[in-house]
Amino acid sequence: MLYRFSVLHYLTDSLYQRQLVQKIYMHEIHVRKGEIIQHTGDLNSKVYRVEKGLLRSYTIDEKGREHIFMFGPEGWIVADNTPAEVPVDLYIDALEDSTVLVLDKDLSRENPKAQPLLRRIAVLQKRVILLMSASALDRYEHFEETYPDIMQRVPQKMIASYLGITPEALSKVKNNRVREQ
Amino acid sequence: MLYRFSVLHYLTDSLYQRQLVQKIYMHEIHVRKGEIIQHTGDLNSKVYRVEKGLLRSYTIDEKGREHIFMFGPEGWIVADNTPAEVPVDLYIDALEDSTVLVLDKDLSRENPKAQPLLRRIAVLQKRVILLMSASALDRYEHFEETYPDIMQRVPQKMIASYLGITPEALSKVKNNRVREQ
DNA sequence: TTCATTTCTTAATCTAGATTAATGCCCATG
DNA sequence: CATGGGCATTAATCTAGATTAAGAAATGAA
Repeated sequence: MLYRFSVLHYLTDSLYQRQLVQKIYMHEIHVRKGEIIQHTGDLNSKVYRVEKGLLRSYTIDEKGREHIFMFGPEGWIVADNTPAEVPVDLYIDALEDSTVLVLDKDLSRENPKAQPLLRRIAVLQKRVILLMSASALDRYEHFEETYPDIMQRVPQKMIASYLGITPEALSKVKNNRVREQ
Repeated sequence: MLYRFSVLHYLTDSLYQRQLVQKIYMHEIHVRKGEIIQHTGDLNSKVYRVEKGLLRSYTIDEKGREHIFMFGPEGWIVADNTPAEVPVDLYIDALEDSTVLVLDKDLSRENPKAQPLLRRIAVLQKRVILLMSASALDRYEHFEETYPDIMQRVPQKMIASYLGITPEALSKVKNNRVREQ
């Protein structure tokens, strides 16, 4: 009963209607405090539903500093919100001995209507991580790569505002980059 | 045909299946560059799909500084990702003359399976805004209010890591608060 | 074309928070 | 019950980016 409830939570309408419930790969695991269940760079990552205990997802930046993306207490979903085929950005470990339901990430991707929402979550995850761990220049360069079209269409001070810095700081940072090349 | 396509994008399966398409409130508007179509504090906010042009959503903090939450070029959805009954945090205006499809926010809430995703997006929106505009102390106090349970269960250095500051900075900031009370 | 407004840049100064380092505390484990 | 490793705190110093203030360049409207 527990399993059925939890799985349904992730099912797409169409899957459910086709009665494919029983084919879904899913299992429960027990994780000891401190155990890492997902490493940065892992492929084929899963979605974790915390039944009991406390998980955390986090990145480690190039200077070795940890940045926690989220805490996952009972009832929460913890996952790296990036497409299933892409290596994950996040570590996931247990802050307390935990019981966790492991679900296939592709499952949550089956519903085409969920796609735009999942994409938006992925973008926001990246943005939070960059705001916590990257310098103004790093964030600027990430923006350049990700939204070249927007760069052409808005004044620089708005890019600065999006990046969370002042126009003056952006101007300075871009110039230093040029000089040091 | 355009309308039909766009609306379907937002429909839940059940609504679609019940052939309720025609009942949905939705219309297209033209927005001149600089026009504001949503103000902070508005209730009953809408979801905007950009057909042509460029929208932007942003906050203004208590010091009067603008912080852009997102740019919305053609094909993008722009909205304040908070529950429909709550006053919005974001202004939305046009950076270029634009054509925009206005949809009722409740529509995107009809599908119960989308709820956890929408909640997560709301949380991430708040976090991005706080990282861009609030001090370490503000972010700490917001965390205290929002996750009192987590506060009890993890060491302070992890709260610091979630807030994007060092444990030393958090310790200092908390002490200053106490002294100034 | 002209004038006004907005945007970008540079420079000087300031500050929130980072870094580094030392100290004491709290426990968990032997 | 001691002891050693994580944790919190304090303090001194450093720095990325904020603030303030001009100018210069670009844009736009009349």
